[in-house]
Amino acid sequence: MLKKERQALILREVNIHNRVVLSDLSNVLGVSEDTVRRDLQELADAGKIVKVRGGALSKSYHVYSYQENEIYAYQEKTIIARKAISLLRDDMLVLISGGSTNLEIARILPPDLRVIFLTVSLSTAMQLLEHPNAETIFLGGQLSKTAKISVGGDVVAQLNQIKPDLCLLGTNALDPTHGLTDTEWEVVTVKKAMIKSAAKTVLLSISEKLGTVQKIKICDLDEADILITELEPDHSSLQAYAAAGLKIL
Amino acid sequence: MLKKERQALILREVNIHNRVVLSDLSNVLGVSEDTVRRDLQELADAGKIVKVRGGALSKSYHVYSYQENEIYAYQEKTIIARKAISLLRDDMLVLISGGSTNLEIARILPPDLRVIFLTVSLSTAMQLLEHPNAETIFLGGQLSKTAKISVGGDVVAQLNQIKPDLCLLGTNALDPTHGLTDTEWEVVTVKKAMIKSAAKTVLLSISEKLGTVQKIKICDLDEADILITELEPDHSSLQAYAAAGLKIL
DNA sequence: TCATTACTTGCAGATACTTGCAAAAAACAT
DNA sequence: ATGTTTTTTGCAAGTATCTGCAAGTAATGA
Repeated sequence: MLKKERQALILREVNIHNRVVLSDLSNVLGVSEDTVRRDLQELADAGKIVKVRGGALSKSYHVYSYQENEIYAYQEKTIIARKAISLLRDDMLVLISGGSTNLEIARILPPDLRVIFLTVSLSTAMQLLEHPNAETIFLGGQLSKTAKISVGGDVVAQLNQIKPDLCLLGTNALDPTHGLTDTEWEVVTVKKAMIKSAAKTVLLSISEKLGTVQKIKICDLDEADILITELEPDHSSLQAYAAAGLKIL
Repeated sequence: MLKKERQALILREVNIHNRVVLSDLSNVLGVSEDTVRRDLQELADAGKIVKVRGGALSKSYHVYSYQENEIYAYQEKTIIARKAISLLRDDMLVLISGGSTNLEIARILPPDLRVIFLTVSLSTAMQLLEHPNAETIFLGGQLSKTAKISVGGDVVAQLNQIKPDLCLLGTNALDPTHGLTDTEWEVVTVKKAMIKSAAKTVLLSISEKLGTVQKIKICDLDEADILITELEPDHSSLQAYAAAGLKIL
């Protein structure tokens, strides 16, 4: 069999079934695994497939890849993500909401960290799946077109039955007197349930959102435990939040 | 034998079998391999065949490598998607699996169609959210890193409690005698439950997957109801499936 | 951690290719 | 016909590529 034939067959197999296993190909094609490995490498170099350990995957698997340049205040969110990650320990059960800060957390999560994540956000889930050691559980339900998260009674009911160690909550608006607020009724309902469910709630917010108020209230500040912003913990604009009982990171 | 004769024979051989091997030609034509090599080179220079190490391939064979970069077999999948959409009616409850064909269905879904979708696939859900009138419900559970769908007992339990009108099932491998097969145990479990749950099951498959078999069985053909491929319903390669009781679209 | 599996690297034999050359064959001219 | 020119062909020597093996390394899963 000619080399090009082999590679065409491999490519075809990958495109049809989205994945191939090296040892299978070696059998089917009647050549050594080394040769197949080299073929896969060449096809991968040509950008036609994605090589993975033990085989290869079709490129279309990686459709929803992360685009870092689109994210507003990317720098700040990375700082926040790093602080949040410092709270995570192996074998924790972590409830994580949607939003770009949480997406960034999922993206820069240390590969060796072994955490079980619970999420209601499609994009966060997508990103978490890229992590080698994280287990991801999606809390299903009716999906909100705008927030792209599960909403509705089902989600709340599921949240009532679990006790996560930590809730990483992306925030929309945060104010010392008005507490945590948001724009959508359905989202607020889910966030309330998330806070109530978790042993500890961590609020993630870029400093711009401090002192802002939205129309619907989620909770007062004292119902959360930790506040993470991109600022130093002793920054003056955080004093009011510390006074409200939040631990500042 | 004259040079032109030889080259005509070679060209014919390539066009019939899509490939020729240098050493075979040398034997058949009774000339040295060097001569055949020169002939192949000339034909390749004239653009009539594609020379590869050890032989040559037909040009159409080689097209494979160049056209790729979009979704594989995009044309075929669009045809399938259109046929599948013709089955949908307002207010139906539709169970939809993952895979690029279902992604295409979600993409070209008519904007005025008012359907409730149930899905276990993150990417399908993502795409369905773009639709103005579709309601999307995600069946949550533990997420499979490879398939990017919910798997596990939770999903099966949820599927047992609903009775969708239709299940649009992307297939991995389909064969008249071996039935519907797939590569991953967890995915198979979910697909089984989907088929069992739905009133009618529609199999979506590009014709290339017909007659292929994977390692784990989902079900026999008679447990599904409709088969959609990009081919005309009366195409000869579909007869075996029609005989197995599937309605062909 | 240990065992297993996959991968990397280097190597060597096999195979295919390139180049140059000379003999053979074909084409051409006289 | 005969010689001349051009093309074709096969061979040989050197080079490049392909392939499988082996030894060592890295990653993975129990």
